[in-house]
Amino acid sequence: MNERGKRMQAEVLAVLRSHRAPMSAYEMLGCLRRENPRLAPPTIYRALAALIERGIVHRLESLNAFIACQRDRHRQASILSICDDCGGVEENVSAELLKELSGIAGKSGFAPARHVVEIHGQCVTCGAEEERA
Amino acid sequence: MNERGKRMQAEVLAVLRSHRAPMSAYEMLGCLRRENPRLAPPTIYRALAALIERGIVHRLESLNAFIACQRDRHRQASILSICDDCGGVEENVSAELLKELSGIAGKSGFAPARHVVEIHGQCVTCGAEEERA
DNA sequence: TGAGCATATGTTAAGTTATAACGTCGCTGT
DNA sequence: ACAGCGACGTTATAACTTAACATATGCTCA
Repeated sequence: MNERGKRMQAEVLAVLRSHRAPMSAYEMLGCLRRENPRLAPPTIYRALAALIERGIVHRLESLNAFIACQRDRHRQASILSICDDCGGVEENVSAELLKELSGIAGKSGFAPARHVVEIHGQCVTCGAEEERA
Repeated sequence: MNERGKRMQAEVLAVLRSHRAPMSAYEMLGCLRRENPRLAPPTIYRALAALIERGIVHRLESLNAFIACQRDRHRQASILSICDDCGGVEENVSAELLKELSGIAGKSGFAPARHVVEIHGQCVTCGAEEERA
């Protein structure tokens, strides 16, 4: 990767970090086009691919969207809790659970390479709001 | 749901069952159009939604594809092991693991409603083939 | 058995997400 | 300075999904 590549990635990351909820690639594109109207989807997707590779951004498979990593650099897959009401995402890590997961898949000789663990539900804030209603 | 609805769902399910690997909605559409050329995407998606609701079909979020359930009727989420080489999918169930997962997410008060657990990797058959090479 | 209603489908259209292909430009190292 | 690599810019299109509304089916109840 060269200097130019890093710049693009940094811009994409900055946009992602400025939102608390996940963003789709096209939402990011919309933001970044305000600065640079000629920006096209492949540029975004390329930057995202690099950021995901580096573990700085996570892809939410069940949402087709992306979030900036909320934790310290970790090479392990995250456990992502997604609030279906407010869109917020909480990120957890558990080497333990991933190991068990690999164990279950591995019973038949399957060799795990990448884990996708996402939980949809309601966050504590939205739950409390509903309570009051 | 009426009789007609069941027919459409049965046809979609039959196509899915006739493949060992996951299919995208458009692959199914292609198959079913041989019988009924006027079939359109919404019909497929509607049938899939009903089948998923009934737990007979699972959606692979990380692949945007679908498979017929390989196990007895189960209301719990599956653990899906996806071979990136041959496309095969193995389905496992573990109430235990799901409970732990809910525990992790629940620490902050998050109320889980739906689990997505997918593991990419290499199945035993493809692993053995690579060995021989 | 037939009118009326609920529900699913048919159809058109468009919205959203993602990538292929290829030319160009900037960066890096010598 | 310049060669070569790698990322970007650009165009185009592929792939996935849903909205909206008209139509038809089949179920229910009189």
